[in-house]
Amino acid sequence: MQDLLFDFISKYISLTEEEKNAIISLDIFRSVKKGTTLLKEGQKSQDSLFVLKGCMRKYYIIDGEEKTTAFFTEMEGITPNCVISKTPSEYYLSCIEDSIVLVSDADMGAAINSKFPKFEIMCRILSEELLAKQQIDFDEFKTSSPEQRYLNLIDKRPDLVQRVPQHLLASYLGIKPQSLSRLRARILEKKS
Amino acid sequence: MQDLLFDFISKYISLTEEEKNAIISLDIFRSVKKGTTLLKEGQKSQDSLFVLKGCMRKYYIIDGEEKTTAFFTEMEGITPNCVISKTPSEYYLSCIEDSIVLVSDADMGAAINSKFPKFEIMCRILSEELLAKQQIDFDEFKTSSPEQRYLNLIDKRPDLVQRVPQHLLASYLGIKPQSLSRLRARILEKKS
DNA sequence: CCAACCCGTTCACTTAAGTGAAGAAAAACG
DNA sequence: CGTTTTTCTTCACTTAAGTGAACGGGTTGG
Repeated sequence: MQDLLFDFISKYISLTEEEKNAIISLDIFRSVKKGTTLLKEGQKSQDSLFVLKGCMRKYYIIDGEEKTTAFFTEMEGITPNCVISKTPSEYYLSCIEDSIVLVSDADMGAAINSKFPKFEIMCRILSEELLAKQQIDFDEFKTSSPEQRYLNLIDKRPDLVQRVPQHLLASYLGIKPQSLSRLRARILEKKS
Repeated sequence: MQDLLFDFISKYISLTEEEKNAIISLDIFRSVKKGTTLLKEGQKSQDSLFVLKGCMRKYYIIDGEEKTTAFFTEMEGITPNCVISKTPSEYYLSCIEDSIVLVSDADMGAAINSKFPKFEIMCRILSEELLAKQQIDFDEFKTSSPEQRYLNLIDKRPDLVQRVPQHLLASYLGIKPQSLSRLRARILEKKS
């Protein structure tokens, strides 16, 4: 399991055995059961997450309705906004598959960064990558219809379409489960 | 006009007179006429922009139709994705008001950063701020209807509603001008 | 084994956005 | 100043998403 992490890190920086051991000794691997809510609206959290295996969902509750805005799967990191701004969270994070995640609070992050400056570099690269990706995703979302967004999802994240329940996918696409059902039927019809 | 820039910078770092002069001597202020297209699809650009006065629009052309995804006004910076990824641009940037912008290419940025390390710090803070803001904006967009997005715009960016033509606003909200017109009429009706 | 629940789908109906056309008001321009 | 173009609105009609209800197929758990 740790190898997954080190393989990922090695794409950005190279670690010595000593550094790897230091990370392992932090004991930050957590296994999380499906259905667990890791962060609630109004809650203040210090923890950043990194998904090693499984799937997390980010959602808001607006007018009593869940609105999913993101899924996080293998090798994706989550730094909740409330960690940065130190304000209560506006959204929820919950685990939708039995998962293994890496949890680190702000102090721990600072400790690692000061001990291994390399980490700071990796974090900067990751956040630059994230910013660029985020901008593209945002523009894609803005410029497409629910149907196009669904087709796009099949293309770019086929794994999500398989592993995530339809009603959560619908919520993510910004429509109701019934509409997603219809939309899928429409697409099938077009193909034939 | 330069004071606008220095006032902005002073919110993040403090500059000596010497540093200010160094910046002025770069001669990076450009005045841009309304209607000018600063970046076209397919074009490779090295230039980052910063709006001192006026308004820029970012849009894609999809199926022959303009899809606006962002407006940039006073004190907002634009680092086109193509500058970072060094790939041809997928979108257009055009000027919708007579404007004054600050233009700097990659070399110039590197030169400033190495001469004044402070700048690097400011850039990091700015991109962190941008990433956080972007995430919130994205979630807001995903979780709201065109009508809510319009009401939100009135609330958060009343200046845009005033200065930007309706059909561009509509494009930005993801709907047709006719729909925005109807939507506005609907809102007025509700108020009374 | 059956009841309860969750999930996806379908249906009928409502509401909002898309489309195409047309007209009026305002701005731009020679 | 008048003409042209742009911009905004309105209308009638189409299409897609929202809503509420209902059904069947799968779990899950008592």
